[in-house]
Amino acid sequence: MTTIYDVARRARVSPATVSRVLNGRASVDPELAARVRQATQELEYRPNAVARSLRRSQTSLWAAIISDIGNPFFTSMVRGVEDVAQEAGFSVVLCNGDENPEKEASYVAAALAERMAGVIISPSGRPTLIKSLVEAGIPVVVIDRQPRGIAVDTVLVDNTHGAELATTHLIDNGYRRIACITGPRRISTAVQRLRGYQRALRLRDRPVSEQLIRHADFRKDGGYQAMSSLLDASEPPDAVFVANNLMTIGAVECLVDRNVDVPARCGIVGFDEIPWAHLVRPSLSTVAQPTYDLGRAAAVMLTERIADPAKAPSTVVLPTELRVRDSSSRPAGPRQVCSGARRTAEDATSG
Amino acid sequence: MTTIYDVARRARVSPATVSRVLNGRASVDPELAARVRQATQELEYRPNAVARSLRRSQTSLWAAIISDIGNPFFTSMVRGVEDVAQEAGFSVVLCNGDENPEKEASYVAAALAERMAGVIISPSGRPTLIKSLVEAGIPVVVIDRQPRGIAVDTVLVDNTHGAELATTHLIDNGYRRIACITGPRRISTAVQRLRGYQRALRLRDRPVSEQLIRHADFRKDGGYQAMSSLLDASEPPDAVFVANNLMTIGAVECLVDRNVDVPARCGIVGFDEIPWAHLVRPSLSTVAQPTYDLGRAAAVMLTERIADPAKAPSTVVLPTELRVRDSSSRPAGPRQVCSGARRTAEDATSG
DNA sequence: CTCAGCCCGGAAATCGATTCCACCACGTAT
DNA sequence: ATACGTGGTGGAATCGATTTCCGGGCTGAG
Repeated sequence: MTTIYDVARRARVSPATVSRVLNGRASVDPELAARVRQATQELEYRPNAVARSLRRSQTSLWAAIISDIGNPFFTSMVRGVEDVAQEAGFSVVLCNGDENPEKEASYVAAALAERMAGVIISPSGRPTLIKSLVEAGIPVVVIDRQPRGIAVDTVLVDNTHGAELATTHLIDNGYRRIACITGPRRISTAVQRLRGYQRALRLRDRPVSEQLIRHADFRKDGGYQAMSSLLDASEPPDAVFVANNLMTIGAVECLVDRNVDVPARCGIVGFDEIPWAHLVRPSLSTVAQPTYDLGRAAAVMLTERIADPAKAPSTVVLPTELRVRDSSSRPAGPRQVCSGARRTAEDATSG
Repeated sequence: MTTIYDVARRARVSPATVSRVLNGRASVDPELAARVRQATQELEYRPNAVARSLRRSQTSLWAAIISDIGNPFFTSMVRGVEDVAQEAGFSVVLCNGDENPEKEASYVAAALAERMAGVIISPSGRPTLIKSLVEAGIPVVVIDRQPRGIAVDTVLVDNTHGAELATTHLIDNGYRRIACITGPRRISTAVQRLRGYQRALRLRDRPVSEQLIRHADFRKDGGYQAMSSLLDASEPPDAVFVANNLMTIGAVECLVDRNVDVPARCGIVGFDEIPWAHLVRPSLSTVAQPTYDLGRAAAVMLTERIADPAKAPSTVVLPTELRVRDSSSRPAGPRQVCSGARRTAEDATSG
């Protein structure tokens, strides 16, 4: 592997000058610069980024540690992060925490050891991890999930409101026993979406029953089992609000397997958009999040934090939007479907 | 940030001894080792991976440069890569080439500059990039797509055979004008899947017409437009084989939008499995690939290549499997569907 | 009792790029 | 004409961990 010394020798200058030419940090005699550039080309010299990082004690890499790479919600978010990073001259490396605190910890350790320039993380484990990043002085932005007890830049969506919208929509469409399948108690989105569901019921004077609430794991199979257990209960629900996309898929699968007619015998609304939700029959009503913008916002915050490590941490909350489709409206009921669907279409074109 | 010298001072030993204890490379007096370990804990010392990489001139990072992070096919593959990497003590950083040769080039440059321990890549651009990795001595495994003119470890699936199966299945179900929507000409999978389609037609003495072939971009919108253009032709097809998952979604969307009844008026089979393909109505017949195993196989090859950089490059080809569902069988036609499905099940267990 | 051999720990070189510092040449001001 | 910037260049220190090399101490055999 050719080094800066090889280039220097060939261009008959010192390594210092080569470095200056390549980084454009100081002015160099045009003739020398030309010699350096030619030598660089001839030798196909590529600066060793490891050595550079060591000397500068900073890299140009960001780590995006996301909770589940199989979840389209996160992949769409990453796109937003990447686009901003590229403009700012950073490369993004993706790490798949996989909803597994151990894996997540190992990636945080890697980010720490590699002295990454910044980290965007949607934590699935303990907040200790994030604290260790902050204490090491690595700029961090938390995305999607709120960490407890740490002041750190955060980008969230309005989970409570979105869940409330979805639940209210089910109530208004005549469903009476509305269940909720939410995620693990340790994850803020699971808690907030459950809270929104409960709030909606209370505001319309409906009873809130623990029997209609299930905590699953934000995965497909978890959603399937939770739905199954709801249907097996002595008084099964006639509608369900599911707190993320993969569990919604699982719940629908369960309903299909058991020949429960959707939306006639059981309505369903899911949180998170689902790719090709409109192709599934019945098409699925969802609470959509601005995933791409979520990623962009986090990346912008990260660049700001890198520019000014001392600034006070801030939190951005982005809005959610109910997309009404077929899975949440009883065919017999009043045709609020149409007006809802039309509203959604408008939103889609305007947003 | 605490360094190895801080630890050494606190443990009253030399930095060399600290290194020896932490890496377990040489025997150290148990008492000194204990002091070192305690000092490490007390100072929360984390070795600087950058400095280590520089000295050892090797990292413990793999780059997985995949062509589209939004495609579930690739994300599932990455899981396989990660699991093997973790066992072998490597961390995987994901890079999203995004079917964009420029982005891809920038990630390859980063992998080179960072002296990554290995690269797994599904190339969307020119083979020059891969060549530059090989020439720099970085272990590389190419996955999913065959590079031209370079001897390099490769993991593929049997694209031609899968496409042939799918097309034959459509023929046997009584479809007569079968179209094909494939990908860009520069990508091997697009070419091979087209070839399989053509081969199936020839083997059953069907005419192969250029008018029924479309080259799109492996994305959803491309599939939509290609389908649209096929339907607008003077003699539209009565079935279509689509060469990847996202384009299949697009094609189905188009058929739905135009009220073309699937599978009665137009049958469809897609290449690549689609998550929740069974929930879409009609459920989609697909050619499934062992995506997870594809990733595993590539990762195993990479570890072997790292262990023995001199060994001759090899190519592994994994089998595909036709999954017959509702989108490819005319309700009126003879029920060859079942036999097809049964045959598939056998393939699955034997393969 | 002596000497070879082994083991362990420390000093110092090393990886490759950056950057501080010293130096030189040239131009301008006094 | 001399002194004093100024801008460009090279030598050498630096980043932090690893690893080679060497010396000192200990053990066992002759």
